[in-house]
Amino acid sequence: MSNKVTIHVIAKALNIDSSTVSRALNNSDRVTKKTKELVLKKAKELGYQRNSLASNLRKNKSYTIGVVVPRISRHFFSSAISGIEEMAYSLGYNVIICQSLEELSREESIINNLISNRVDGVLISVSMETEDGAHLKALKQNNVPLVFFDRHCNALLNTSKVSLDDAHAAYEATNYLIGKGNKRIVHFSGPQTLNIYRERLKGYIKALKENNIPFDEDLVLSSRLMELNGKELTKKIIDNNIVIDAIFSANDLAAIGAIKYLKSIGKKIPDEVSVIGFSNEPVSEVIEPSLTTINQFGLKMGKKACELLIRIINGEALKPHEKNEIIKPELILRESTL
Amino acid sequence: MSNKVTIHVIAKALNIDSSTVSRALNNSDRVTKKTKELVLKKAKELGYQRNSLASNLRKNKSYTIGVVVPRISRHFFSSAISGIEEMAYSLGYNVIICQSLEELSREESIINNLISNRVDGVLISVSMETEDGAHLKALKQNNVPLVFFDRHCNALLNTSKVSLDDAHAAYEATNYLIGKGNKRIVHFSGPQTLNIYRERLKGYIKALKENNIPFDEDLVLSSRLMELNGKELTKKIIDNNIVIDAIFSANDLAAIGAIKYLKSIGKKIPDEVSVIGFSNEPVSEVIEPSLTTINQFGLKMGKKACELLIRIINGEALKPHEKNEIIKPELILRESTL
DNA sequence: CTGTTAGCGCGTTCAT
DNA sequence: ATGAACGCGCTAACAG
Repeated sequence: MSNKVTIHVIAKALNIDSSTVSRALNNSDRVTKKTKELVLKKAKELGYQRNSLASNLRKNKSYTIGVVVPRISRHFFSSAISGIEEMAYSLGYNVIICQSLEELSREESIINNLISNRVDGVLISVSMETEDGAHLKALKQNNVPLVFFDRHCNALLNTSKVSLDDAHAAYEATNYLIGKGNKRIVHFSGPQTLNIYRERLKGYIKALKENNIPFDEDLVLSSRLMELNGKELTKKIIDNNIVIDAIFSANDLAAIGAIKYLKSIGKKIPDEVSVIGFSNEPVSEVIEPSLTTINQFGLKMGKKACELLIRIINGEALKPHEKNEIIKPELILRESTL
Repeated sequence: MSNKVTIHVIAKALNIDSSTVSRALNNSDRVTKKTKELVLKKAKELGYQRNSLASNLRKNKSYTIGVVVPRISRHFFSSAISGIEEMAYSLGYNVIICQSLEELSREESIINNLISNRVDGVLISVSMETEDGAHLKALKQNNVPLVFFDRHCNALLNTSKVSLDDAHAAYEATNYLIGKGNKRIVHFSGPQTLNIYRERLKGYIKALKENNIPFDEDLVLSSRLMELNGKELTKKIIDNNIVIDAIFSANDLAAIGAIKYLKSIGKKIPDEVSVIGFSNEPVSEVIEPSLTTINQFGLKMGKKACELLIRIINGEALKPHEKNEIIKPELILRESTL
């Protein structure tokens, strides 16, 4: 390191004690205005930069929160992070971003790393492989507050969460397809360990029931919802001569895969098969016909989750309803002609 | 804090010295296998979590790099960060993400904060307001390595950069429009303090010259390239009865604004006015007709920049050509029928 | 191979 | 209002 300008250096230069400098720099009311000014002036002159590492070590607080998401490049997550960062920044916190890449092992090592770095709290949207959340309990053991957003972990009941009303959104999406005259609707679902996919499945089933369409569990296909999964599942349906009218995918990637495969074998969309991809973000405009939401829920959820976390960090007791924040999505059902 | 399990605690429990514990935990070769095992076992048993703050303070190294981008929610930047994070993680570094929101004042305070946090290096894509980069010189003064990606700062000449061949891409884009028979082509440009917008303008001019189309500087309109700017500039063109065949926008947002405005007044695109939006990412598929790049340049640039930075951090001397990495874009010119 | 000692830079008691 | 001294948790230097 280079900048050896510590509080001691500026103390010596001013012939005062370093503790006075410390107090002055922290705007303590036990220091004369004059010395404060002197210190600040000298500090600027020497190019002093506080060493937060040392300060944080001493105070046992890092003013840093850890954020764990499956993949930062997904638009939903990047906008959530954007909201988190904005809120955190305005409250004087730094943010460490980590991607689990949907792998539990990575998530585990990330959590340990965050604990080592003494983050003051953690925001997480768990990976598809996460189930019992044993690694998350380590946070509790170390008194590191935790808030889930979007994807929860069932095992940790008493943890605060911020989420979307997925069941309702899925219900509306399915209703939309039914309204278009579709009856045999395939549902691409994700790991049932994740709340979001369970909820979306619920909404799908509810819509079918209300429209007196028999629920056929063979039409629910679970996968990791990557584009490739969408392709393969669709191929399987076609190859097995299963007759379907539409696909309701629990995310946009798998829907895109389905559309691409269907087009590649000459099917007309939505004339022969309707496809809807559930997505929190307008990114799904690329699919056809697509379901998308009006507002930037990622941003909203990020802000909300971060605010909640910092309130917990500050020792505020949350009211029960605040521990389970659910955001109502407004949906747009749009026909794309891509 | 809670988890008071330090190396001293486990040292006492084992009746050995804390320095031995430290060595064991760091897998030093100056410790018996037996004691290592004993220490590791005890550590796990007591739920020890290393305090990186203390370790980093002692070592004067944080294993953290700071990343500053205008906006994380832009697809280009989120994928760049994705690449950065991936590379950093694999090399044992953490990443602190910060958004300048295109504001110089925010960028300044971010840089100071990063210095305070003793990051080992900084990756930055500067804001639209950044010019002389005085705040970045503070990094140099503190021996904090710096690498630019995408958007440079002219004032800092000897700093490593990773960028796209913007001039070439813009040249091809303009050529594409000319090939379609367009002659009076408006160029939406950004602040000329930024290399990327200067380069894109260069490419535009070069294409005109090669095709013997006179360069009319009134057709170059500078703005901050937000969607609103695109709308307003287009409105101004129309309102002033300026005849144009096409618009080549230096980014996708302004292009979208232009398209929306043109459609709102009943113009046919691209029949009456062609619009192309320059973008590093396939996100521009939403515009029509659009120019987009095949590969994920954000990811590539992020990885490359991060790798470079960490090599500098490790004291490697870069060869001159490595200090100015330019990635050749492969372009797709695609007609969208949105 | 292990123990002893001495800080890293800062904030917080005590004093005065 | 200021100074002296200690310690946050860890690691590096030097013994032995």
